Order: sequence, then structure tokens, then C-alpha cells
Amino acid sequence: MVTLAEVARHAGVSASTVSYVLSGKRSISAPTRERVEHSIKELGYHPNAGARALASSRSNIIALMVPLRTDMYVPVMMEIAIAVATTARSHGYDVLLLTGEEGPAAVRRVTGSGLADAMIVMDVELEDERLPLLHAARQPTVLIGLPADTVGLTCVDLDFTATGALCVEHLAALGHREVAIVGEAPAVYERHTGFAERTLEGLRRRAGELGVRLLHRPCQGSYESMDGTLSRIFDERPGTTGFVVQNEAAIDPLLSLLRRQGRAVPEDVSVVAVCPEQVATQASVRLTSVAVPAQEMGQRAVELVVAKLEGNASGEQVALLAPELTVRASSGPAPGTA
Amino acid sequence: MVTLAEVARHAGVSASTVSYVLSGKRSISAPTRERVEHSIKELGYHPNAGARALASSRSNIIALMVPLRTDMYVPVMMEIAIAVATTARSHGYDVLLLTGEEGPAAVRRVTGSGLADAMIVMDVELEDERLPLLHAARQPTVLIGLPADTVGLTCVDLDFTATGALCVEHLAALGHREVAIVGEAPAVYERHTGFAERTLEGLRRRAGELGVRLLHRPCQGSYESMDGTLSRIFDERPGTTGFVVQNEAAIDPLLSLLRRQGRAVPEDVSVVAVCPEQVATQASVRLTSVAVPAQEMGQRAVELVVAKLEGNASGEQVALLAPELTVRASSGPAPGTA
DNA sequence: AGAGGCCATCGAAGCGCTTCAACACACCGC
DNA sequence: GCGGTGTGTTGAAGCGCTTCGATGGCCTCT
Repeated sequence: MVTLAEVARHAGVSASTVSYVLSGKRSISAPTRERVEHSIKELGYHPNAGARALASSRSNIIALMVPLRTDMYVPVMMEIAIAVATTARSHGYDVLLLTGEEGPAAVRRVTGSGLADAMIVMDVELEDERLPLLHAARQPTVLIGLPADTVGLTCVDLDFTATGALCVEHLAALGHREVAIVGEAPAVYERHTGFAERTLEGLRRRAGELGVRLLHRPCQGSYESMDGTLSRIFDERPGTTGFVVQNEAAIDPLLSLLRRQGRAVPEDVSVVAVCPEQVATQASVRLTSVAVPAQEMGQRAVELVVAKLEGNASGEQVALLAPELTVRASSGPAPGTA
Repeated sequence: MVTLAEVARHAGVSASTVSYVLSGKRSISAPTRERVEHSIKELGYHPNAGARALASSRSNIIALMVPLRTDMYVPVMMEIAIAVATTARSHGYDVLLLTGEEGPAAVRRVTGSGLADAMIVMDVELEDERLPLLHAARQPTVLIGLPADTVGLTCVDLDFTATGALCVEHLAALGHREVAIVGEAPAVYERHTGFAERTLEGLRRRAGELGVRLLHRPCQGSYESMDGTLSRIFDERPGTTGFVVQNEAAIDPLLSLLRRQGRAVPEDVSVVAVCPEQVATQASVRLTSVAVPAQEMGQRAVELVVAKLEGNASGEQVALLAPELTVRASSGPAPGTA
């Protein structure tokens, strides 16, 4: 294990000089810097993370709390996590992966031990039990998702209320008057996960304004549950011509079942999905959809957290990404429309 | 920030005593221990991770390298990652998330800086460029996946060769003589990812032994690419009655397209999938499948790595999990079989 | 030419913990 | 009552780095 002291000796300078070359916190003359850098390379020196953390009380690690629930659509989580890790690296930070399992205890452990300099918390519930602890922690925190009360917090999320509204608007403009919402699994609503409830709220409000009748049914996403859900929808509202799907796992089953029932998309029914682009373009029908910008969310979260760490903190703020609806092949004029 | 010294003062003992209470490395009398523990609780003490790492040269962190490729089926990765994080925690370790992006440099950085005590590497290629570095590192390493040469390495993986064989056996036993393999995306083969090639090898060898004709076609997994792949399969081998699907993204498209073409599953064609249980049970037909035990792989990897760290190293070893085929509703006797 | 300023570098003091050697004490058997 | 054995506790020496204040050389200004 090569140490800074050895590098210093090899380069014929003091330890502090090497340190300053490394950190750039003081100016070092070009020849000295080069000599030091050369020694570093030659000896294969890597600063010891522990010593660094101890001396500087900065670990250069960002903790990322991901849920370990399985009722959330996982690819989105993974995409966010990867984006977080990648973006963090580009800012010189590493990412510590914390699962939801430990719950609030994890927050305490990490903030207490100085393991991480900051936290990014995913899958936030409206009344999340981790929030009080995060408030108390001296570490900067960014939430991916929106709790009920955002006072003093920094959050990043897709504007799900606007997303819901956008979906209804699109369908309404095409003449659809009876729209069914294929929602997330019931457990997601029971937990009061913000994005699910907000989407619903957006859908309902705009639907009210536009005179669209809405029917919301949670759905597990399996083929079987989708089958049941679909039957009940058409039983209750035989005139349904529009679908909004929020649960990505339900997309394939829905399309498949509609086809099997002889309902053509988009001639007989239109489908609008809220899902990552990839899902929308790879389904059996290219889906009109509002993209969930997983990558961007992860990236923004890191940028906000890094800004806080570097002191360019813009304090409390909520970054709500504007939804964008892309029209593809799954939506068209309601049957019987001029 | 409460320090160990403050705890010691509060409890009226020396710092080393507190340290020994914490680590249990020396016996401490019950009364003293209780006094110390009480002080710890009362002051809300958390040991500083950096100081600990520096003094003990152990960070209690395990690095996990995940690929950031998008051509791998992501949910499996996520499942493994979560299992790794959870299992690691239960052994007192945290997990550092490294993306493949940095490549070999990440290995050097982590082993060099003592950031992590050990590494778990996912998505290993047959001739992985990280292998030489891992060999050289003094940190214990466990691979999830099997490179070509495993000398001196510890690996965990599903026995994909046996998996392939098992799939053919099942179909052969049902009387199928012409079987098509819907493989992973071409890029996966080009990269020489072990699991894809081994499965294929297992399939081919056993097919040869059993007199089954095999046709292998890589497939992106999108609906469109599956459509093309399927047409070509039936063009070349109209008599195909069995399918083995390795690419999980291709499962839904395949079932959907077969149905659309009027081919009933399992009456006309049988389908065997290699995928997580959840996928197999949630598809439109309950799939006969060989489960990819993502959780177990993550767990085993951590256990092996921890064993190495604690010195119960059993040295070089390859833990190949035996595949298990579960018969469900997607496979049946070949048409025309007695 | 001397005061003042700036730049590059150095020395030393920690950061909070672990761990080793050493010590104090009680207890045993003879 | 003395050496031996063992248990519980302590002091002190670092672990490898950052950072602050100090130092010395050189340049500029008057």
C-alpha cells in the first residue's frame, strides 16, 4: 500500500505539498506539480478513502435508498439507480446502495456514522416515516418522489398531476367520453405512494373539467388480474373507448386481452400509457405515452445533491419535470366521431 | 458529533474499553459493558466510519459492479442487486454500487483506495478485461457469472449448460423433434457473455444426444424483432413444435404472436422459458420454465465473499446452482404423438 | 535599499478509532 | 504467603490524510 508520505519522499517534497497537488486547494508551481504527479503515477498511488474521510470529514459517498418492494415497476428503479450512480461518479462521488428494508434505521446509521455525505431517497410515501429523520440530519438530502409536505425539502419528480391531466386531455380531444384507468396494484395506493395518487388526482380533475367519465381500477399487472379487471370495466361501462395505463406490467396483458376480445387498437379503443419510452416503443402496438424520465430524474437528483454539498444550495425546492405526451399508434378518434 | 472519547468519559472508562465493548474482541465485565452501552444510547453515539476504516483498514463495505448495459434483462440484475444489498447488511456490510461504465478503472480505484473490503462482479464476460485486475487485487472477489477460465476465482452462477440440457430433455420427452431457440440479443453473444453461450452449448449437446433438431435465432425482445424472428423460424423449419426462450423480454411477444398466428400453446407448440418465477407465472400462459434464481445468486455471492473476508476462505471454488424445471401450462406432447 | 506583498512550500497538529503491550487485581494451589 | 494464571482495563502509538499557520524567497513599490 503506497501512502502519501512515500509519494512525498519519492518526489522530494513534503506530504502537504502532495496533498495540495491532489486537491488543488493551494497553488503549486508547475515543476513541483509535475514531479509529484509523476511520482504518483510511478508508484501507483491511490489515496486511502478512510484516511481521507477522517481528515476531511467528507466521504465522497452519496447514499441511495431504494425500495425493495416488488410491487413497484422495477426497471424504472433500476434505471434511476444507474443514472444516479453514473452521474454521481461524474461528480466524483460513489454511491452506497441502501435498501428500504432497514427503513428509518438506515438513515440514522448513515447520517450518524458519516458514511455518506448526502442521501437520495426513492419511492417516497406521502407521509414517509423517514422524513423527520431526514429533516434532522445535517446531511443534504434529495427525494425522488413527492411527499405530502415538502417544506424544507428538495424533491425531484415527474409532475404526475399534470401527467394525468395530459392523458385525459389527449383522449378527450379525440372524442373519448368514457375512459378507464388501469391503475397500480392496490398495495401501492394503500401505502399512499405520491405518484399514484397524484396521477389519479390529475386525471380526475381534468376529466371533470372536460366532461369525461372516469373509471379507476387498480390492477396487479399479471395477465390474470388484468383479465378480471378488464371484464369488470366493460361490465360497468360498456361504452368505454379510452384507457390510461399507469402500471407498466399491465400494458402487455391489456393489449393482448383487447386483441383477443376482438377490440382493435386504436380503432375501437385508444390506449395511453405512462411508462418509459422503451416500453412504449416495444409493445405490440406502438403506444401513445407519457414518458417517465427515469434517467433525468436520477441525474437531476444527483445534481441537486451535489449543489447542496458544494454550497450552491438553492435551499428548499421542488423540481417537477413537465410531462410530455408522444402520440403513437395506440390512440385515435373515438368510434363514431366525425 | 459524539465521539468514542466522549462516551468513555461519560461512562467513566477508557476509550479502549468502549472500543472493546463495541467490537467484542476482548472480554469486558458485565457491569462495565452495561455502563458503556447505556452511555452509548444516552449520547446517541455512532462510530465514525472513516476513523474506523483508517484504524482497522476495514471499511465494511462490499463493492458491487453492475453492468449498465440495457440489453441485459434488467429485473434480474435489480433482483440480484437487492439480494446482495440485503444479505450484505445482515452480515454487517454496506454495498457500494459501481456501474460497468468505469470498467477496469473502477476496480483499480476501489481496490487501491481501500474503499471496499471486497468486490462482487456481475455480468462477467468469458474473457473479461477486469479479471487480471481482480486476480491482482488483494481484496476477495466473487463473480456472478462464469468466465472462460475460473482458475483462482470464486464464482456463483446458475448452471446454464445444465439448464439448456434440461429444456431440451423436457421437450424431447414430450415428443418434440424440432425445437427453436429464441435467444438473447445478438450483442449479448458478440460480447461472449458466459450464460448465453453456455445455455446454447447445453442445448446443442443434449439435442444432439437426443436426436432433436435445433434452430437458434438471437432476438432483441421487441415485438417487431420477435415477429421477424418467428417468421424466419417457421420459414426454415415449418415443423417446429418446441420453443426455448432465453430472452425474457421476448416472452410476451412470442406468446402473443403465436396466438395471433393461430398456433395454440401447448396444443400446437410448446414453450419452455428460462426466466424468473414471477415472469413465468404472470405471462398470458403459465410457463413451463427453468427459474433464474436471482435472489439466491445474490445471497450466495455475499456469503462467499463474507466467508473469504472472515478467513473461512475455501479458496477457489465455483458454485453452480442446479437448474430446476417447473412444468406449467405452456408445454405438452408434440402434435401427432401417441 | 528597505518595507511590503505574494507565492510556493513545509511542519505539525489533529481527525476518531483500533490494537498492542502492559498493568492491576483477584484467585488458585501448595 | 508466594509464584503462577487469568481476567478486566488502560495508555499510548499509530492508521494516512487534510489543513492551518508559519517560513522563506523573490518581486515590486517608493
